[in-house]
Amino acid sequence: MAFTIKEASERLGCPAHTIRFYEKEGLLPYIKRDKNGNRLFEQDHLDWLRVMTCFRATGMKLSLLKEMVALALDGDSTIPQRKAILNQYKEDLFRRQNELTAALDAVNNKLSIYEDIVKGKNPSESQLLVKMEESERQQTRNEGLTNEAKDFRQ
Amino acid sequence: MAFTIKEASERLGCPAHTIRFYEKEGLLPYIKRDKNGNRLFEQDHLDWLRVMTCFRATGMKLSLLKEMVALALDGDSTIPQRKAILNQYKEDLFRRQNELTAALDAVNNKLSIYEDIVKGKNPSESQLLVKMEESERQQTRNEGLTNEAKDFRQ
DNA sequence: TTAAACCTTAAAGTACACTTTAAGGCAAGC
DNA sequence: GCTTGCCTTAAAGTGTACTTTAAGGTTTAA
Repeated sequence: MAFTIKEASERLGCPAHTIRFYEKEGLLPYIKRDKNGNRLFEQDHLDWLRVMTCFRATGMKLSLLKEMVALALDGDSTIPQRKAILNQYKEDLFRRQNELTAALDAVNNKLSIYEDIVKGKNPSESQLLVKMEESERQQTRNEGLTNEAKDFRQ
Repeated sequence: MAFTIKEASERLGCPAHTIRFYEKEGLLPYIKRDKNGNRLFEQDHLDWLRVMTCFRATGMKLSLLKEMVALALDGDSTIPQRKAILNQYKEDLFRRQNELTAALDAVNNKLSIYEDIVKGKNPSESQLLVKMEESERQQTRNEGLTNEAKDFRQ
């Protein structure tokens, strides 16, 4: 059983134009056509498209996906290279996880500073961005400016 | 105490050109100059640059950072808007975490398929990409082609 | 039979975030 | 004095991944 590009697009939540673009780039080999030249997608193609979408969403470049397809088309002997690519990509994913954790920490910190300001508390000197936040608040006041705040005003 | 752009660049691991670009875009307000027109970065600027770098690395757009700066410059009354932006960004970060987890699953699955192939095992039908992997392997053989594999060959 | 709704291709356009280039000024060391 | 290495600006260029446009062919329902 085969799917039209519209069905593939709907199943994957990916624009048909993008799927055509991927095929043109060689990322989707062995796609047959019907008598009118329309693409016929097998389940295998949908599976591979889903993997590509998943990898793309997490930062894998098209050029690397191309490399993997080219290697796969070259047969089992290229499995070591493909493993190397995936293991390096895995390192990338771990790095991204750390970046996300750091960003979440920074966001939560900033949110808690906002809470403190709203509650009228004095934010701790050691917190990231506190001075800038202070400066922001001082700008709207006409008295009680610190030197640091003045630094920011000019 | 103030830093030159070179010192800021070294401390942040961020090209001086990029820092200038950020300032031009209005992301770094209140930067003073020395008598020769060279930028003088305060610790506050480095802190804010570090936060921007952290947010950028996890997908926040410059336009959103610009919006946050503009709001901050407008005083405490904009804290609700800034909180809303950060809370939405937080949702974004959670979504990205899920995407990373899914990608890691897919990578590990593919790696285990490679292991199976190398060990000569038959991969399970239900695994993602198995058919494509099978097809890849079948292509290099001259006999024992399945219909599915033939589908991929033409 | 004619309009709607799909499909095709190739090529140009867009968005984003830098990155590089060009042209030149200032200051310290030889 | 002159080279080296930093700094400045404005503007053009780059890379990536689509996305849109233009021009047209086919099928289906009214």
